[in-house]
Amino acid sequence: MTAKRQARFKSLRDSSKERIEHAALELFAKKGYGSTSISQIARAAGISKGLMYNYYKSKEALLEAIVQKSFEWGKEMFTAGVAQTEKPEDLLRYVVEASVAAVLEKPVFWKLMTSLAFQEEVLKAMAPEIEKLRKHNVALGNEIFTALGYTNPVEQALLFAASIDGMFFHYILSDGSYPLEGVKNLLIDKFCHPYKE
Amino acid sequence: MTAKRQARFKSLRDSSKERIEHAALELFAKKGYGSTSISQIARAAGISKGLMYNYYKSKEALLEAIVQKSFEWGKEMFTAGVAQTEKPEDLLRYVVEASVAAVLEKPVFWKLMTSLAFQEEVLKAMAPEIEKLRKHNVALGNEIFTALGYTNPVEQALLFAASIDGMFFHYILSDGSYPLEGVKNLLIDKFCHPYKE
Amino acid sequence: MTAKRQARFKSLRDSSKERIEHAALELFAKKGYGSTSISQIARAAGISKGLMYNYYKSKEALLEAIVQKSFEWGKEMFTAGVAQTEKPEDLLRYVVEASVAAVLEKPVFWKLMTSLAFQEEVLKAMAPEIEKLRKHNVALGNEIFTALGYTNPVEQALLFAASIDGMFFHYILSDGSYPLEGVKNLLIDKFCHPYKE
Amino acid sequence: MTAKRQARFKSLRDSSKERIEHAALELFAKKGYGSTSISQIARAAGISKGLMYNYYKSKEALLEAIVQKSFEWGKEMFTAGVAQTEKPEDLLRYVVEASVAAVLEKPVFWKLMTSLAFQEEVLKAMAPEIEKLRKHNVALGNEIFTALGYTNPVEQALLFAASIDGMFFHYILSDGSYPLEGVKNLLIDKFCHPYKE
DNA sequence: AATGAATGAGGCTTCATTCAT
DNA sequence: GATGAATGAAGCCTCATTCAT
Repeated sequence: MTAKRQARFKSLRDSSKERIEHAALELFAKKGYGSTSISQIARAAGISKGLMYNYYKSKEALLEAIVQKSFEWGKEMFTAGVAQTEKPEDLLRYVVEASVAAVLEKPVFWKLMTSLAFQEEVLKAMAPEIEKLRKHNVALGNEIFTALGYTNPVEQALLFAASIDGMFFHYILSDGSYPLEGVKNLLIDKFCHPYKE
Repeated sequence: MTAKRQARFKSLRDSSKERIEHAALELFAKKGYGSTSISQIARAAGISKGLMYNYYKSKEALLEAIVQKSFEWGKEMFTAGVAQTEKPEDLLRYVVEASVAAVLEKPVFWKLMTSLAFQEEVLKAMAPEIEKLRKHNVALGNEIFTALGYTNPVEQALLFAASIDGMFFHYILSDGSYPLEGVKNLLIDKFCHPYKE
Repeated sequence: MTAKRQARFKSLRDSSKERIEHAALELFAKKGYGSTSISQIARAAGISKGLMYNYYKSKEALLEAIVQKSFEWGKEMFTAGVAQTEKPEDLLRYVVEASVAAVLEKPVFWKLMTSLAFQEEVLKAMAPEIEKLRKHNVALGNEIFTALGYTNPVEQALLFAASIDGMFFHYILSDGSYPLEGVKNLLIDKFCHPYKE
Repeated sequence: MTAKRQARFKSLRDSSKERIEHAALELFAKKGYGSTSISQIARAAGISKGLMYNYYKSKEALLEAIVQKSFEWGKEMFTAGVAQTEKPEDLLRYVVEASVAAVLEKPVFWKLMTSLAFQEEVLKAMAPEIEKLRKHNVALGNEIFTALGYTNPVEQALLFAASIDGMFFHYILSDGSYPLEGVKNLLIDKFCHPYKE
């Protein structure tokens, strides 16, 4: 059964569709959506230029599919843990750890998502979903920092989110030399043990 | 007579250049460098397509000029205050306040600079200068947090920088609803008054 | 199956390439390389503007391909006869006859090659090959006229070459009324039967 | 008086108009008419781009003026001698010597004229005059070679003209190493002293 | 006479997309 | 599924030309 499943998995991984998405993700993240051509993607994926249009209506549809998948994947990485965790300190810690784990596993996703945030024109189709996720996160942050006894949970949540994103931002652009572990621990500390004036 | 004529030409040039740079900055920041066309810039600047090439060798040269200017401007906003400030708490506070002031004054600059960080291909010409600035900032951060008596100045400096950038990141993408003031104050607090376990 | 498909593609390619090269040759020769636009070539070849770039990297690459082919073709027309001919009179005669045959068969080639000689900027890529051929011809001329017993073989060879090229020059520019046959015979006579003072 | 005339001459030589024509001639000859831009001419002439249009209606009008002048100049160099010379041998010799003198004095003129011969589109305006000159030359050649007692004066004249043009052709393209003097003498010999079988 | 800013058509080239096979 | 030839719109850039001064 496992062999079968692996076979299916492998055929999925090696299918043309997967190779297209993989190549596109890499290139979009590296050079930007607008500066990546279908030819380049096809060459990187080892397929013909026309084949992409068997799977996606257009270049933008391809991008959307990739972003959608990365969203699903991101959600999966969180839901499990968030549901199981009760204590706010643990939840906060979990959010950080899970984010870090996600970024470490697929930094390219994160890079692409961030770079897309700067392209107003692109991805208007997904804007609602993104907005929804953002609101959800703000609410979650609020909850956590209220539970932690802060008097300014909104600001705490916003700075918390900013610190995480900023940390990833620097990590992604740093060519491997960033001490992510150390910064992450400091971040957890800073928000878990407030000095409570 | 010639002087008069030259003055006239200069003012013509300056006005056109300004309009071109202004339009380009807005569009590059809004839609990304690669997705902004010369036609669009010309239309937004109210000039003909060809005129840009009287002032800049190429689209990329235009970008470089803009980035260069924004750099100069950014440096100016900092140098004065940094030199005058002595106490580390004040310096840290100054860095935050000056950054916030800069971002509030010209958010588009910041947006452009950040979005360019995600376009490896573009702007290789300026990479050295950027790297230099980055190193300078890391060193400054180290200095400040050492002076503040932290045992882990490197992580503090990195998280500090990450928090600032992340805050701006969220602010820039937030369409005006971001409580920058509150988050800024919290940020200063968090790094100025360490809980010193 | 794949072989069949590939054969079909190849014939498609070949047909398009041929039409492009044919049209380009005609136009380059008629109006000059610099004054011929890709649009004109595409129109004359009955293809779209973009298609040329499936086959040639640039306008200049197209020119180079054409020149290269004409070179190969020219060489072929000579090598056979030169190798077989022994007596210097016959060789000289052969050179003239073969040149005339070549020019009569593809006058456009000759016109293009000559016009390119006046465009220093263009075709620097092929300069070495051209120089090589020139030197070869000078040496051959020297040989022939030495064998013919002339005391001034260098000048004879140079004037011989000049006469041939000049004759073609006038022929090409003459709109069909040039008595090439008569001039050719006179040329052979003049250089074969020296008056030997 | 001489001083005055020289001053006038100098001012003519240095006038903007002269400088424009000079620069244009050089550039047209070197890079071809189609590949020379008004900007380049203005830069080479040390004047502003617009000034050319004070003197010439268009780029093509400038070319025409240059060609016209070179024509006048060429005619002047011939008429005097042709009228004075009686004996056909001397006339033939004179034609060669005068041509060589002309080419040696202003090789650029010759280069330009020749290169223009390959641009059908350009200079249609001057075509009639060129044709007239050509016919005149053919007639003159005919006369000379008839007078010299040749039975085939037409072919002699055509080959004679071809040899001259071919010689110049090679000379112009040879970067200074061409033994023009020797070839010229041989040419005169070849056509003056026929072997008369 | 002279300048150079400004224009817009047109040149070369790239690219998303289509389609016959 | 898959190919790659073919298209044409659009991109960047150059250039002859105009015009206010």
